[in-house]
Amino acid sequence: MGKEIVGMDDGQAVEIFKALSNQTRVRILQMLREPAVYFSPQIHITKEDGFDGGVCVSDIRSKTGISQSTTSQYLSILQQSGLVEMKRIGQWTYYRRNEETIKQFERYIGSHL
Amino acid sequence: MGKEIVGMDDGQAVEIFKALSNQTRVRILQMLREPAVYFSPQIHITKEDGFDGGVCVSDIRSKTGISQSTTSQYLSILQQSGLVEMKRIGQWTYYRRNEETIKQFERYIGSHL
DNA sequence: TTTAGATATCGATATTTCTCGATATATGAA
DNA sequence: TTCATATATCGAGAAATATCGATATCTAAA
Repeated sequence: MGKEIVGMDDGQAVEIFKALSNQTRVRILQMLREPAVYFSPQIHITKEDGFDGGVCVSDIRSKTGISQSTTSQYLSILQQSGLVEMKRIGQWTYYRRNEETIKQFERYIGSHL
Repeated sequence: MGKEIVGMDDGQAVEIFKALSNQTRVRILQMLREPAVYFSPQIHITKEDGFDGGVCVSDIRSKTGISQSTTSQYLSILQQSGLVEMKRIGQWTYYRRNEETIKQFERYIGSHL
């Protein structure tokens, strides 16, 4: 059961399963697919930041109904699993999907599950 | 975010993520892909039972290194999530993959994640 | 019907996760 | 520097999960 073609091993996949074993975290990942639909424009991000699609923590919080600290921790869990990436810009931290990891995860599901 | 084409909603997907957020349970599902490779022949299953690919609990246990009770519970978790189906035949309970659910789950990942 | 084997369930303890409010840290503005 | 805002981290209690051994149940065989 090699990981060569998939780019992901069982251990990382299990970490992703854990990250997704919570409805709110799944919902966050889904909303980040279409930031323009679910969030107001991130006016402090510029083209030069190179972080298109990123959404700040407080905007995510306002859509989830959970506390600020929980939102921060959920995003950290998603990030540690590799599903999202983050960038601090000024006083905001932006999160966006890591499509590369998500693709690898899809391939893992398709070929190793 | 309709489930019409996918056949699976967010709630069921989260239950599957929970079931898979454990290395041993993932491993069981993987081994059940190729029963002939990972298990000895299930000599008590006949063609008429209509449960090809099923493996009995004790054979699964002997490959996992966990206790009998934990094996039974893990299989129950996998079954309740829909990933496997079971059939009692005589004194044995056989488990095999539910490929239909797994396909739906793959489609969910591909289109809803 | 008694016995033996296969599996499920129960009860318990240890660990992990959930979720919050409080507090700390970082950054930009005044 | 001081203040305000954004985010992260800490500490805690409640709930859920992991995992076991012991016991119960179910089935086939004797």
